[in-house]
Amino acid sequence: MKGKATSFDIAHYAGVSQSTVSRALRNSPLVNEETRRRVHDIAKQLNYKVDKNASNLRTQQSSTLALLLFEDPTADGSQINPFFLAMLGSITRACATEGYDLLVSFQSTSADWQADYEDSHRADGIILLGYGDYIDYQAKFSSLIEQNTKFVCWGASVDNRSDLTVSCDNYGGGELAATHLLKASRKDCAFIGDASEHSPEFFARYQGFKDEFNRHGISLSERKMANAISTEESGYHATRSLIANNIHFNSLFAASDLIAIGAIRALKEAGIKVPEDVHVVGFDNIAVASYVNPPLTTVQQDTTLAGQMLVGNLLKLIRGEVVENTLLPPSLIIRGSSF
Amino acid sequence: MKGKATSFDIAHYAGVSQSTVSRALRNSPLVNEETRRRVHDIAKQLNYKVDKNASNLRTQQSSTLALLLFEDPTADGSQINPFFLAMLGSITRACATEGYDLLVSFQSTSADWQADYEDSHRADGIILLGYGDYIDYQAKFSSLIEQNTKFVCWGASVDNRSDLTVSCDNYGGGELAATHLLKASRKDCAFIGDASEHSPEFFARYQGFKDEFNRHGISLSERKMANAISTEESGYHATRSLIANNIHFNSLFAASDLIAIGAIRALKEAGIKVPEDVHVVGFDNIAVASYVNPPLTTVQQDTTLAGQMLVGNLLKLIRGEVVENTLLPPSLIIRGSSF
DNA sequence: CTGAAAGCGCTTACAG
DNA sequence: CTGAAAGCGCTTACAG
Repeated sequence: MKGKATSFDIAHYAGVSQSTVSRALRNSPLVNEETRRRVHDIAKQLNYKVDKNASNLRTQQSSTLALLLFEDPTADGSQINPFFLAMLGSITRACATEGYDLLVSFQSTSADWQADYEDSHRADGIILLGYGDYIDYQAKFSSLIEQNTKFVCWGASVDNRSDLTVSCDNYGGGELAATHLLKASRKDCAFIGDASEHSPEFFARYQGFKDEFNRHGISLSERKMANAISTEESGYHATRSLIANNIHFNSLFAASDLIAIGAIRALKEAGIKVPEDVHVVGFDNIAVASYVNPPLTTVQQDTTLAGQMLVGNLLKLIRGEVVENTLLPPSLIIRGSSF
Repeated sequence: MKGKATSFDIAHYAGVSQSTVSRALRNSPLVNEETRRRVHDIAKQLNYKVDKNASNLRTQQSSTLALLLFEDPTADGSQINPFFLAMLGSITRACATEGYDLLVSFQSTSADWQADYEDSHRADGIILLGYGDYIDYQAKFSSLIEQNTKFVCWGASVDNRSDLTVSCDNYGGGELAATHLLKASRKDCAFIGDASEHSPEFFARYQGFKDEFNRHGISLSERKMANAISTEESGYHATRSLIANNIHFNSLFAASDLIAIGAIRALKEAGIKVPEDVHVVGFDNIAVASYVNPPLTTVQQDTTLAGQMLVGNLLKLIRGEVVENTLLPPSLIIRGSSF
C-alpha cells in the first residue's frame, strides 16, 4: 500500500462499507460486535490512524487547545520565566489527561500578537499565560470576546465583564508575606516590583501586603518601593538603586522569586546580610528558590492545580457549561532568607 | 453573519469566485493586484482566517511539528527537568520562526508511548527529546522508521542506520570537564550518573572524561562511580551512598547539573566542603547552576542552537533534503564549585 | 487573469 | 445493524 491507509482501505479489507468502518472505529453501539472487532484488527494491522484534519473539518472542532505564553519583551530573550515553564508543564499534563493536544506559542508582548488559533480552527480554545500586563491589549481582548472566542486567562482579569480567569489569590499571598515579616518584627520593609495597574498580579500582592501592614498600624513608605519586571536582573538593579539612595530597611518583599533572587544578589554585594540584616520573601516558589543562598522564603502558587483549573475551566467554557472565575489559595514556604 | 466566515462569504462580497479568493489570499501571482487587495480587505473586515483543517486536508500537510518529551518515570512527577524546559523554549521559538506550530506532548517512558502525530496528520514531523534511554523502545523506533515517519532525536542515536540525531558533543564535554579537574590536580575523581548503554548521553560524557584521565595515566576507579538518574534526589542519594561506604575522592563529575546539585547537598551534609575538599563539575548549565551555593562549574550545552538545529534538520528531512547528524560543541563554564 | 469542478478523508443524517 | 450520499472548507488542475 502506498501512502497512509484510509477508512476506505479498511472497508475494502473488512468487506464492509466505509461508513461502518467509521462507526466501528468510534465504537458506535450501532455496530455489530464482531464487525467492530474485525475493523479494529485490520486498522491496527494497517497502522491506520484517523486523519485529524478530515475529522476536525467534518466535526468542526479540533480537540486541541492553544497556549499563548506572553513574555515581557525586556526580559532576557533566552530564558523563559521558570514559573511559566512550570505552568506549561502542568497545563500539558492536564491537556493530556483530558484527551486534548496542546499547541504552544510564545508571544512577545512587544510584537503584534495573534490569537487566530480558534478562528483558523486549529484550537477549540485558548489559554493566556503571562504576568498580566494586559492593559495595552484591551482592544484585542475585546475583539476576542466579541468574536466569541473561547479563552481563559491566567492571573488577572482582562475585561471584568466577560472574560474568564484563573488566578492565585495574590492579595491573600501578600497578606501571608506581611504576617510572616510582622511576626519577626521586621516592620521596616521594602517592596520590589511593579505595583501598578500594568501588573495586576504584582499590584494585588502589594495591596494585600500593604493592607496587612496597615492593619498593624504600619504604613509602607513609597520611598522604599522600587519598580521591577520579573527578572533577576531587574530585581538586582532595583535593589541596587534603593541601596545607592541610602534607603534603609530590614525586610524586603519581592513581587516574584526572580526579583527576590536578584535582590539578594544586590544586598550581598553591598555587604548587607540576608537574613541577619534583611529578611527577604519572594513569590511563586520556583524550583530555584530552595537552592539559592540562603534558601528563599516565598509564597507558593500551586502550579499543578492551576494547570488543571485552566484546562478544566476552558473545556467547560467550550462545552457551554457555567464557569466561574477561580481563585487558588497560596501558601507560605518558610526558608532561610527570613529567619 | 453567523459562525465563522468562509472563503465563499468573501467571494460573495468581493464579487469574484471562491477560487479567486483562495488564490488572492495565498498571494498567487495569477491574481490581479486590485482584486487581490480587495479580497484581503474584505477578509480582514470579516476577520476571516483560513480553516487549517480544510487546507491541511487538501494539501496533506499540517505546518505543525510535534514535540514528544520523554520523562524518566522515576523522576518527580511535578518537576520537569529544567534543561528540557529550556530546550522546549528554544524549539518553540525556532518553530515560530519557521512558520510552524508546535504540538507538545509529555510521554512517560513507563507507559506505552504513542507517536501517531504524523499518522493522524496532526504533525508533519516529530522531535524526540529525553535523556536518551531509547533502548527499550527500539522496536517502536524501528516501526517509525519503517513507516517513513519523519523524526529527529535529541541526544543519542536510536538506530544508527536510519534515524537523524542532533546532540551535544557529550564525549567532548566529558573531556572538557576532565581537563579542568586535571589542571587543578584533582585527580581522585568520583563519577555520578548512569554510565550504561541505557543513558547514551551520560555514557558518552563518562567515556570522554575517563579517556582524558587515561591519557594522563590516571584510571578512574569503578568503586568511585555511583548510579543516578537526572534528578537532584537521585544525585543526593548516590553521593550519600559513596560517602557511607567510606569512598574518598577530591573531585566529582556529575552527568548532569541536577545530579551535581544533589551531590553538593550530600557532601555539605557530610561536612565535606565544596570546593575545598571536593571540586564539583556538572553538565548542562541549567539556569539554577549559577544560583546554587557554591555556584556550579558545568559543561554548557547551547540550547538555543540545539532548538534551531532540531527544527531546521527536521524541516529539511520533511522537504526531502539531505540532512546529516549534527554534533554541537559544548563549552566549560567555570564557577565557584571548582576553584 | 478568472471560474467551474473535483477531491482531500472523514462523520452522520437518512433510508433501509 | 448497514450502506449510499452529502458535505465540512479549502487548493489546484483544467478550461477558458
